[in-house]
Amino acid sequence: MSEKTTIYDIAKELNISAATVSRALNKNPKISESTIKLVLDTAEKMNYKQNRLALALRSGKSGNIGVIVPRINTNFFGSVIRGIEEELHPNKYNVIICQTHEDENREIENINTLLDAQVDGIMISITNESKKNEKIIHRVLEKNVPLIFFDRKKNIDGVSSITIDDFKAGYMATKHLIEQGCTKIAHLSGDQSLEIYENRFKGYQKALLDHGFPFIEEYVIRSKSNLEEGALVTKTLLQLDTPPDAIFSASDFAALGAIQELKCQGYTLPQDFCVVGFGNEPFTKFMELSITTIDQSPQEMGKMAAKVFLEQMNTSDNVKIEKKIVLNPILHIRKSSLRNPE
Amino acid sequence: MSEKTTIYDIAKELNISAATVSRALNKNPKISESTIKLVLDTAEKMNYKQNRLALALRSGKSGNIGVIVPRINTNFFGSVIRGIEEELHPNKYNVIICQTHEDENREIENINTLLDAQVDGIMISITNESKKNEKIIHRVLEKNVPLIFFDRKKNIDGVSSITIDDFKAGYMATKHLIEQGCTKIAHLSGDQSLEIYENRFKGYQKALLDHGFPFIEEYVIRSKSNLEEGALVTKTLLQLDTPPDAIFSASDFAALGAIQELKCQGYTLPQDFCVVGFGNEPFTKFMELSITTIDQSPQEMGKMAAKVFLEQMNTSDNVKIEKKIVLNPILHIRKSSLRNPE
DNA sequence: TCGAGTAATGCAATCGATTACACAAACGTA
DNA sequence: TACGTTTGTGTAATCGATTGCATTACTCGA
Repeated sequence: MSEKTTIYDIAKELNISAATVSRALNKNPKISESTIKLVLDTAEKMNYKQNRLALALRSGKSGNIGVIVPRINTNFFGSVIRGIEEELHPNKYNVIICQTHEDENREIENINTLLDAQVDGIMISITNESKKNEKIIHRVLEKNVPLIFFDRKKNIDGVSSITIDDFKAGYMATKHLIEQGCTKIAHLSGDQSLEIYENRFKGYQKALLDHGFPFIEEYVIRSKSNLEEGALVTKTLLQLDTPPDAIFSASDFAALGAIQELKCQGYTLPQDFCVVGFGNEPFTKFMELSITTIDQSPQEMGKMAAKVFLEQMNTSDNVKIEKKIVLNPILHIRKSSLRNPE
Repeated sequence: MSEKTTIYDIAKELNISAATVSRALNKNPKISESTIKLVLDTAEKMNYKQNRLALALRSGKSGNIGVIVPRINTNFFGSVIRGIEEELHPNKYNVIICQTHEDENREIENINTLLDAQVDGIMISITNESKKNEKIIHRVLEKNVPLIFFDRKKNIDGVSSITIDDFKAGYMATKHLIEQGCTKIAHLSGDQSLEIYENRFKGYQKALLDHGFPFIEEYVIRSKSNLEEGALVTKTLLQLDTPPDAIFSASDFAALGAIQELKCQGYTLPQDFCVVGFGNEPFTKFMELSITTIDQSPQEMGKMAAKVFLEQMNTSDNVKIEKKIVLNPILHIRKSSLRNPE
């Protein structure tokens, strides 16, 4: 009943060799039409399913790819994974997901687990750019396992990455605030060691410069990207001698914290103060005071990552494809920063 | 360089047989202490890693388990998966995730994919209880692949499930609204074919009955669990001759839609109207008008599911474990329904 | 000194599919 | 008729680890 049909069973049934069955199933042109048809029909009848483990052992390819993210239960990463899956499932790859919880050690563990599991590729959004994970990442490359960074990447030669143009995003957000008449724009940034935050910051800086605004050191604060820290940091900003009149936050969560703190202190948004977030998390749209934010097209990002992977897989092993894909950020202007709706 | 060390390499190096190496690596008591030590040291030195694909083929166990959910990018399912992972990774299982997008055909495809991939178990939150997936589910059982339902289950003998007490949850939510002084409580329900929605509805009904309120047919509306539908359905409710003064929604998303519609129509919450949602999605807490909701302990749910699976795996094949675990719902009372904060 | 017993290890089959190579039959051609 | 070609299949090795069944080399007791 629960016995699985193998090609040997089919071979025995038809009194031919297993090799012929295998070739017939793969529609090898060396096999006669009639035999192919016979085998396919019999396979169907006997409810044959290819044993992918056997195939995996022989080919050295497991048919699985690993995806490593800081956490899975946020809209951004959930959507990226969704994009990856949608592209990969039709191509018969399964997706194994690992979470680092922003812990470097866990990241290393995860990579090891995936290598052990013989994945055919790894897509990762790294926790940070410390040296710690350098060694293991090079192990991946040495093993010739395709590696693809998305969103949070490391700059390594020969490795593909899919990111958004964080510099441009920072620029857009800041420019938008300037256009709304804000003159003292603060910036909530994240982990300094991550390129994405650096680029958002640089875009912010450049926009100020281009529009003739001074860059004020104390208007830039680095913190964790969550609600509590966002609120805390905002409190600090408001205590400055010359408090800002706008915030560009590199995270929606921190932006939300900022807004809550601002309201708490009696500010009216967007009249007194404008806020722009980052990430287009669902809640930014749901809020009564909807939050202006940058969309990172996460699902698209996942799809692109998968496509790059597939391209690599369809290329001979000694050719390494290096693609650095940069997606365009999209600014969604909402109530938290829109002073002049026409 | 990228060549992998096998037990044969170790055997050759030490001039012993591969069988001995294998046994030594598994610390077989028949192998002398000295040989074991020698093999382990050499394995370490040669950077040996067990090829799990070979093991998989021989044992018929892939070391992967499949998780099927409607979608991954919501807090609830994301958290369940997180729970599953945390429990399973230390036990050397990898998690393969599939999404159905509420599509029965895709659900069937996903199960097939997972069976093809030779997963050691399947955890699933089904899309609905139609007959359509009956056949494939029985195929899973025939193949002796452990199957575990979570949240959205089917009642099948011999199959374990982890759910929350939806009846109790419905009862709690409704009772809470009654205690806040609401007298005309409507209920937004979901897909009738899903037990979870039926139970929430029954809990609602029982609470009304127990507190001497009439059950009014037209106060119960079934719709999809999203913002747009929630708003739409609320509009309908408000057009009734005797509109309700409270809504218990079986979904946070629909509850949010309802609240937006209510505000649109000039209602003040919670004074004029109370709303309770379901699921404790993060935004319910973030909102300025935070939403009262039911927490389903998703992470815990995932952990329990994984534990049941592990228990099954540690039991002989001909013993089937059937566990029906029911978690307690937790009511989080927030602004959208709290009229009398003491 | 012989035989039983035991400890340590080797041999070879197995899991299921693929594939290089071998080979037979059929056909065509000189 | 004999030989080269083509077509279609079969044989056996391979992927790497595990394990039932030998087999070897001891030890020990009678």
